[in-house]
Amino acid sequence: MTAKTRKSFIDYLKLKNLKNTSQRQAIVEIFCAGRGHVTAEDLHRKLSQGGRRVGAATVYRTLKLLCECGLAKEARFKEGVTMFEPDVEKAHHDHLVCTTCGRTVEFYNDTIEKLQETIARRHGFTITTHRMNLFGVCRDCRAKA
Amino acid sequence: MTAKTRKSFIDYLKLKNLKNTSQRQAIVEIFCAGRGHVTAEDLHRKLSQGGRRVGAATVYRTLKLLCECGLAKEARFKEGVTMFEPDVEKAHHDHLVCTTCGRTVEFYNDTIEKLQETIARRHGFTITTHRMNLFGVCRDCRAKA
DNA sequence: TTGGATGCAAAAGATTTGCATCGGC
DNA sequence: GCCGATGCAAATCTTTTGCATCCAA
Repeated sequence: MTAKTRKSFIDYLKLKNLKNTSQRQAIVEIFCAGRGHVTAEDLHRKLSQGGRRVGAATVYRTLKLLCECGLAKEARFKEGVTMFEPDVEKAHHDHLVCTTCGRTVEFYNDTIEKLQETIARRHGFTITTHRMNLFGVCRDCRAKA
Repeated sequence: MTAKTRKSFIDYLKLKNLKNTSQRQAIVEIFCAGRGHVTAEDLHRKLSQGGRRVGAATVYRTLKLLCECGLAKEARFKEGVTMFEPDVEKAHHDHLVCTTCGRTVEFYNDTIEKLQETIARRHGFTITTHRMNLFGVCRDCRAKA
């Protein structure tokens, strides 16, 4: 997986005549090592902690690249913070977000996907992407409350 | 409608022992006069143009109040900008957003709503709210392209 | 060699906050 | 008169950008 990710990223760089720098390698490495959602700042911190000092701007620039080539996806659960998640060979999914502990659960529902298409068509839209977040309280937090 | 909105807002203020100031009145007035989505800045500009100078901070503070009492809703279609829409006696709905011209269409689909509930329950979540945005290109923009 | 990449610091935006003053109730 | 509200400016916070320097190809 990780190896494959690294591979497709390098392919993308070549395709666009961009350079495969050590910073980009380091960022992709850390980013793909995690499974969940991270912010640009999270990554920047992890890199620093790992002794790999990279400029914050470079992290942002690289995440943008990763999104462009489809290896990362943006998700916005709350105001002012953009989260990124690795999107490697992972099917499209939506999110359930616990508003108490922040835990997220991914799910996919084919019926909903199809309905979305139908609704869009009915309104003359051609869907390119969508975002569905369900916010609520998870079992654990409900138990604690 | 507008009269009723003003009413419920005043009720809310009383309930919370907050004050019904002329600024708050002006903001609610303008906000509810429009039907679509506006940013805090939009409102601030409209007020100024109408000769009603109100501090930007007050607009933000009042919008927050309106959301608290359920008269406004937040919607985030793109990075870094929070849009607000009046939520008066209007059923819940989701959005179709044209990524080219920015036009939005509201829709409601009962089947999807029910499925969301089911999915959440299956994962042990109790949903409090959700947000579903379908992004795509509308008919007009497609024709122009 | 050369054009893209990096790091830093400054800039940009949106939103919030501190504080002195103002004004409902 | 009291306590919340306001306005302004300063502060925050995230993300972007300008620019001189650096480095992969």
